[in-house]
Amino acid sequence: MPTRKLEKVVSLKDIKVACQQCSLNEICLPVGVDQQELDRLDAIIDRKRPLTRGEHLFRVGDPFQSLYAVRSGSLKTYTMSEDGQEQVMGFHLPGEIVGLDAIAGGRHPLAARSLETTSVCEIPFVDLETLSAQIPGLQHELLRVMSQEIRDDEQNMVILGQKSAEERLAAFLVGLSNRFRRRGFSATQFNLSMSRSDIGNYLGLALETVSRLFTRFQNDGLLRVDRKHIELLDRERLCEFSGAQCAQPTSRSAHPQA
Amino acid sequence: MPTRKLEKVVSLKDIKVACQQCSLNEICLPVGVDQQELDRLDAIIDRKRPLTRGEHLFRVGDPFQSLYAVRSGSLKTYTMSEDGQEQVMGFHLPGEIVGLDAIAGGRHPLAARSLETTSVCEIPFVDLETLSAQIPGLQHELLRVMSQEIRDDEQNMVILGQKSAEERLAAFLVGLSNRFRRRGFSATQFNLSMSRSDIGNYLGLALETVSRLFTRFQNDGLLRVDRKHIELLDRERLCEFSGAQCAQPTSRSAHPQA
DNA sequence: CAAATTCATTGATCTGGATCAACAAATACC
DNA sequence: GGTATTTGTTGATCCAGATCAATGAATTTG
Repeated sequence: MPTRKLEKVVSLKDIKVACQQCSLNEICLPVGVDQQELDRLDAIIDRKRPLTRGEHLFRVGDPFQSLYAVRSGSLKTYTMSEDGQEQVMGFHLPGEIVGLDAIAGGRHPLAARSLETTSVCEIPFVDLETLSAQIPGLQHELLRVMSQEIRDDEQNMVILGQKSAEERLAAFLVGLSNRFRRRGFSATQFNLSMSRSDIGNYLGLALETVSRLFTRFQNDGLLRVDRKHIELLDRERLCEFSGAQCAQPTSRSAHPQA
Repeated sequence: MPTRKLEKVVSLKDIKVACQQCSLNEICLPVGVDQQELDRLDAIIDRKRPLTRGEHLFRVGDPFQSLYAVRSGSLKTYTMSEDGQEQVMGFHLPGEIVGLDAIAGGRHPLAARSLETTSVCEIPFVDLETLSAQIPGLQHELLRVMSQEIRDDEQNMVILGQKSAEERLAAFLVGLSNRFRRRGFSATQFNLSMSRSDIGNYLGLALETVSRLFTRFQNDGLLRVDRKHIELLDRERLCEFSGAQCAQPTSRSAHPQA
């Protein structure tokens, strides 16, 4: 891979994928936006060269210019505490928006780094704001996405504040499963693009605990693990294990509420 | 206090406090909104009869109609897990907005209950949305507030996921102190309107642990506690204890970024 | 204003999960 | 293709903080 620096050359012509043909347009921003409006949104969005594994999309303190929508692959967001201790804040799958936490401060409070080859859409925020004022559906959608993020973070606070190690990992896996399903992937079989250490860090557990729990869940017949690959054998029971409201229907429902 | 039930009578005439004369207008929504626009915002806002201690502003599952801005007093938001176990999600002080997590689902995922006599402004969301599309500054402000909430929730996730009991409580107190200061109250002396149990629940600690830590902090000369009343004697050191970035200036800075 | 209830403090004990440690399996690197 | 490095698994030990328990304020209630 010698052609690493040719960003603009690649992005402008070759990757001419518009929002309307993007398989994520049901999940990403443009819900409730009509064709013509979609074109206008599309026009402000920049599709960048894919990130290779480990590459940063942005770093802590970078000035906030744009939101990013994951098109394929995955990202993790994280900070370092004073002592250089990494804290993983989230994982981001296709159709999810990254950077919403930077609007208030004008700088990214977290870094975002790709966990595998990952492509994103860059959405310049000033343009998005302008467009939002003109397209009511878009404004509403933006508010909805932000509200959902707040909601999700609250859920995570419950998990971190009250749940046992077992419940945390179960909830994490069920959550991932739901997110995969929503975007048309298998809900019972997927790859973990993040390491055990990332999972542990995210869940507030030691990586050894995560590893032990995977083994235990496997012995209990709840799932099968092989390295990065996960197969959920008993999603039902895993849900119960997570001690949470898992009344997620099997079909793709838009936005289930608590 | 015999006149408890006269909601409408009181709210319409007597409590005619407009946004522009509200002491919170620098903190609450209307930053970057000019006088005329403020009048329009003011027009949609409903000032309700104060809530007495323990009263609910809304409950889990209530249809989402409005956001609420706390004018005086304080609220806690919480859910119940399956087993009837309460989970405190947050405390809300004057100038803070409640209900942002309900936009996405159309229903309140949390209940909000007053911790003391508390008055709020009700902001009907459809009106706010309409107005936001017309007043760019307001739209931006709304997005900023939501972004800040996401940011704050992320901070809380770090606290719950990685910090020791001592660090959690220290961070909590410093955080409260900062919030009080921002709205013109003393940063070193304030009342905790919530119980030890609420604090513990919120921080993912047993209430006994919270109590012990208060005693310890007091013995260490960090603060003085008397029942609900707190006096921070060594804010500096408490900051360090919290193991967090506490470079909060003493002056009122608008929106410090990490 | 006395009884009941809630809330806070402090002590004693127990345990889930962290930490330390050693090794195995993948993957990257030269 | 062989060495180095990262990543994952498993075992042994330890401790921060939960839980259990008892007592003492405050606050509420009738």
